[in-house]
Amino acid sequence: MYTDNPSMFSKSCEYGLRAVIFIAQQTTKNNKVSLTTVSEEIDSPQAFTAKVLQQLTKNNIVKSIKGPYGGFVIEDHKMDTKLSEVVSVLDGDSIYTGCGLGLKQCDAKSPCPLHNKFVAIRNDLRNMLENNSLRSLAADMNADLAILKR
Amino acid sequence: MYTDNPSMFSKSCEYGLRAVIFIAQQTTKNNKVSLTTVSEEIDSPQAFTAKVLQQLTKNNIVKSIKGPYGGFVIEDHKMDTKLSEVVSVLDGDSIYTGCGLGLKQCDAKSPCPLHNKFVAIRNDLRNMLENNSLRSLAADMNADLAILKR
DNA sequence: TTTATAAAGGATATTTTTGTCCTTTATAAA
DNA sequence: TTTATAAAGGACAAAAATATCCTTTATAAA
Repeated sequence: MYTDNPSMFSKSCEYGLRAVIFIAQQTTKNNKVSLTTVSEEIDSPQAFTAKVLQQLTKNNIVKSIKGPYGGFVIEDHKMDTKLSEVVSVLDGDSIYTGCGLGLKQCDAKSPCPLHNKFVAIRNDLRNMLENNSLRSLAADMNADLAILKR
Repeated sequence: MYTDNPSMFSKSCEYGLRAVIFIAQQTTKNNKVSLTTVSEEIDSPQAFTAKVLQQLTKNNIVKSIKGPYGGFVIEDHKMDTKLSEVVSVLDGDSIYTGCGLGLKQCDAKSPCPLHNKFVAIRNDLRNMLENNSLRSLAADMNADLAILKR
């Protein structure tokens, strides 16, 4: 019925989050990083990660520089980007807005059997993604409070 | 990048949850329900729903009766089945156990940047699925506190 | 200005999930 | 015992997600 992970986020989103957090951390050290470095350091498929970074570049979350000595950086004012914005670009917002049982119409007025029980979970998730910025996570990494590889 | 819903559960699991809740509610009214009825009432693809119900039958969550006047029921002692058991059969338990960023190894000792922030959300989700049984949800439906269609 | 480098973009391939169709098996009722 | 009915099961199809490859574009440095 299932092969591995019906996870919270899609693979695109997982790679995207890992990538921006890594790039953010490197940016705090004034390092510009290439696609090759990113995919090695976050252990993700390179060409696929390129596509994800293209999306994030188009949406002005990361900045890309072409040519020799090029790579990816996150500009200082973009370090305040919330995780929710990254997720929104890559997975949309159905994690917050969608019905847990997949009903098209499901709200407080005509709720599915799980609607009210999902409210707290969804709010927790939203708050978590809105209260964590690339800057704060990069700081956690720099303080060795977290790792991205493995 | 995405077409519709990176939802909490797979489609199989959404249909499965809707189906067992519906069957549970009908069981409280002493109704045995056919696949056709189930898929009509929960608005799901019939043949696909059949496969999902087969899984749940194999795992002894629903009881199926073949032949004329056959259909699906949930035996009384199975009405205390927790949603977590249904989810476990259809999607596995990676929603609880897996890393939010998709890392293979991620735990309190070497946490990804989101690990600790995910703990609360995951626990909420687990508690919700463990504290709701088919019996309690069927009761909600009978009390018109919830609907499954649309 | 040429060259080398690195991201962008387009086309295509693979895998997984979702979905259908048809035959087989079990069983209740005539 | 025959017949009709409904689930089980196997094979297959379509769609979506994941992943790769190759060409084009931009650019920094020689």
